[in-house]
Amino acid sequence: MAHPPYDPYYHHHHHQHQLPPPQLNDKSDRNGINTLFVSGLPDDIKAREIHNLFRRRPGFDSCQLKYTGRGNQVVAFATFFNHQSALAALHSLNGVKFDPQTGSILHIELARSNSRRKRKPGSGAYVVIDNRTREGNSTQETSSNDADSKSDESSDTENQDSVNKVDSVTTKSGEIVADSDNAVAAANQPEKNIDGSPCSTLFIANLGPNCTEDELKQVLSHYSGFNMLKLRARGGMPVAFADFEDIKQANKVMDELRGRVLPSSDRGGMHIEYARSKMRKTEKKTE
DNA sequence: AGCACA
Repeated sequence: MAHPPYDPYYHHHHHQHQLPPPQLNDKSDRNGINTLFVSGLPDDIKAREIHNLFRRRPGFDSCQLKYTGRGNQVVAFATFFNHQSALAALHSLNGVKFDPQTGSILHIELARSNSRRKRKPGSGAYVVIDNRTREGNSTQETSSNDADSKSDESSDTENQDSVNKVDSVTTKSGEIVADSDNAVAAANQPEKNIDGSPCSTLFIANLGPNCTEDELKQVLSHYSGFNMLKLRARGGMPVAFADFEDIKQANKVMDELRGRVLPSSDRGGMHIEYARSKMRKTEKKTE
């Protein structure tokens, strides 16, 4: 238990034992993984819904839906252009209540291996792999595209008993936008809800204890559409809300600054996601 | 817990 008395991290893990050193087997080699493994999905999930869940995430590439063949279990894979984007999506969507009707909670982990399938231009943005036990139909793929998502999987099996409980997630236009049902559910749920709905205000966390409003403001001011910044302390660690004129501009900033390490940071890159609600107008008085 | 495609 001899520890350097100057160890700044001592107070954070002064348990009886130190953490074991990272192993060199394949299990701990996850820093290069840019694919997420998604479970906890309702069994009537559509590939299009998975795609809509991830398509607005910065760094998103493509996704696949897989019927495992064990019961009606469905899992999905979402691939990003880099590890950091995958992690960011993992952190903001893991534990989210996916279907307020059934209470399905998303469970997201890093995949065991990266997706090999590259999204070729002109090919589908998502894919279905059907391993359900049906002779002569062991593996079936369906691909689709953003602009042309007319695939309708509801005709390829007789196992479907219920297909009517997914309307709370997507609209007819295929966007994840909180419709009235979702809005009510979100308002009544203190927990995390589907946060795929874009907002022109960004929530920024994982800031160092010495991060200042000026430091952040200087970085943000390089982007067009930046409106204003508010820095708040939560239990000692600051978080920030950055407001932009436009969702597109907020998206760009999210893309560029996600994971960016500020000089003041002692804990890695910034964690950025859409704020739950748009920043209100500036008041003369601050609390 | 359940991790495919090449």
